[in-house]
Amino acid sequence: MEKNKKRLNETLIKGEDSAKKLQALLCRRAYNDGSVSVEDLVMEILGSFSRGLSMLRSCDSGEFAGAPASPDMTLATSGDQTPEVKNRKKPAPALKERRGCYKRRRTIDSRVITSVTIEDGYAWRKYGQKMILNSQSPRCYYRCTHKPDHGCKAQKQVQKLEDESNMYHITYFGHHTCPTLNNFSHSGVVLDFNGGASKNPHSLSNSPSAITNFQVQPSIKQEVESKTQSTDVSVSDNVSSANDGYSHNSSPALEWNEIWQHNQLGSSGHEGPPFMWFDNEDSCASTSSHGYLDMDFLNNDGFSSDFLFDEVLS
DNA sequence: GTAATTTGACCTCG
DNA sequence: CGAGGTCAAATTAC
Repeated sequence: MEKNKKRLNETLIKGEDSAKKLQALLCRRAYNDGSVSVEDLVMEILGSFSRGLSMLRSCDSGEFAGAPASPDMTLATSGDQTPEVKNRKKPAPALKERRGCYKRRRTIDSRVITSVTIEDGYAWRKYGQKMILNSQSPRCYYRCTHKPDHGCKAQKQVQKLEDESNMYHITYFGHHTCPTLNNFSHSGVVLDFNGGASKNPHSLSNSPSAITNFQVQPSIKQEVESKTQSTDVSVSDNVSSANDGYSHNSSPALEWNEIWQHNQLGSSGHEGPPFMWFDNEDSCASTSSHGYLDMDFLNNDGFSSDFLFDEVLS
């Protein structure tokens, strides 16, 4: 029991710590070295308090034996239902306990892009594939390869678009917290819906088209979208100077120019430009403050989180 | 032998 | 109850 108290204490302290960091972030959005984002901190804080509360509830109900992996677990096991009853069928190995405490994804904290390639420079491990209703292509589920060693929470879902464009609808969840940056030459997963994923690590490095097709689409504020071409250069300059990890076999400056042009030309529709960015209604990207080119989804890539456009805009 | 992917079962939520 | 998300054993690739 003493151990649990200590754990609860640590959990709450962590929450407090995250709250302090968030406060600093919100004050100036200054202390952002790329290793942490507002969304991460919020999630961390909420998680800490949820876990803490769960522990307390468990304590009240006399089951303070172990902190649940998810705050909802206490709800799921509430009442007279024992874990054995809850666990239908499978006799569940003693130590492995219940299988996941799956939760439906929130659309919050998700970033959606459409791209001709699923490659984004990170190393992803596929952990599931599912046929989705009213969709011909399966949805593939990926998490960061570094989850086990660094606890990186980044995940993404990839689904091929229905049309003939061979494009992918990619939804990112969470942010990379892993310290290592993966280069194209090291992460060569190319989706092949006919025969699964290609695991040839050289597939990309040997395929210029795949590399040059790689694009990332920043969530650009609407105010920014109407800016002049002079902004173009600034964006490119910013990106190319800040970009270390994406400089392999590709030209970030050129691509950001292209991205910018795509935004200039056709951000209104979901067709036409090959690289599009959809802000989720409740995503951080659409709610960032004025004058920012919000690139939160690229956090920790070596990009800075936000590019200030104040000078350009003025 | 190790790591990544596949795939069916399991779990949660609407 | 069905759909979406995840787990983990089996399979495959390197």
